Amino acid sequence: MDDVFKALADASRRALLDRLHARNGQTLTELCDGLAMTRQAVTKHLAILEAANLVATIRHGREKLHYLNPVPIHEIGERWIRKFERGKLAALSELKRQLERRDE
Amino acid sequence: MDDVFKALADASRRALLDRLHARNGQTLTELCDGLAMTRQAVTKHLAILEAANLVATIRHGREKLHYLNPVPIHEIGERWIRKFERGKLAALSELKRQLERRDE
DNA sequence: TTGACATGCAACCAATCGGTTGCCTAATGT
DNA sequence: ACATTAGGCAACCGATTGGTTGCATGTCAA
Repeated sequence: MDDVFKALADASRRALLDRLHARNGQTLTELCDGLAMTRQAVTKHLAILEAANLVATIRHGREKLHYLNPVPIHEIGERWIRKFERGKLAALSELKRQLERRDE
Repeated sequence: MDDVFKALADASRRALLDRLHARNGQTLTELCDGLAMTRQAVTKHLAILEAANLVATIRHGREKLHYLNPVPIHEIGERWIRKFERGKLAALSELKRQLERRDE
């Protein structure tokens, strides 16, 4: 879980996920295309995404195809985000109340 | 948005949010209690959470009360997580199909 | 008023991060 | 066959991160 949060913390990595979301199964060089980074930098980012299980790869000859795995993202939504959405209204009204009593 | 992802990337900070989720409006020293960190470390984490707008604080005499703001978490759920959940089934079936053709 | 308590500020530190360069290996296509 | 293309590995670098220690400030209560 921590791996996933850490992997998502970087904007370049989120951009890579976006690219795969737009078109799945891209090679490394395809993913590099148009990015202001060297191929090796992208390789490192993809390795982190792979370690977090957000991306799965398949070697096909000399090419490495990258596929998005949406499961960990979904799990964060289910197991983490939702928890805070449950108490959301209560927390907000309490916060608002305290802010209004600021000058007591 | 990036601030929020970065803030959530650290387990200690997520633990602090958990604490506030369990009991809202705690002081700094209350939040420090039982943690294997100095008060100053916690202060820094809270500053990052505050900068990401995940926590709002109110000074009350010499105490500083911390309140959870669930809105940014909710926004990440809405604007980011959901995007990947939409294409989820398609992505998964495509991934599965490619994995099964691995040895062609 | 004075001591204890809650917090703030700043300097410092080692480890990690995001990125680079240089070189190497393995497929491919002509 | 051989030049080209796709990718891998490793060393290095500066910036950021997560944490510490030491000291200063403000507020409360006896």
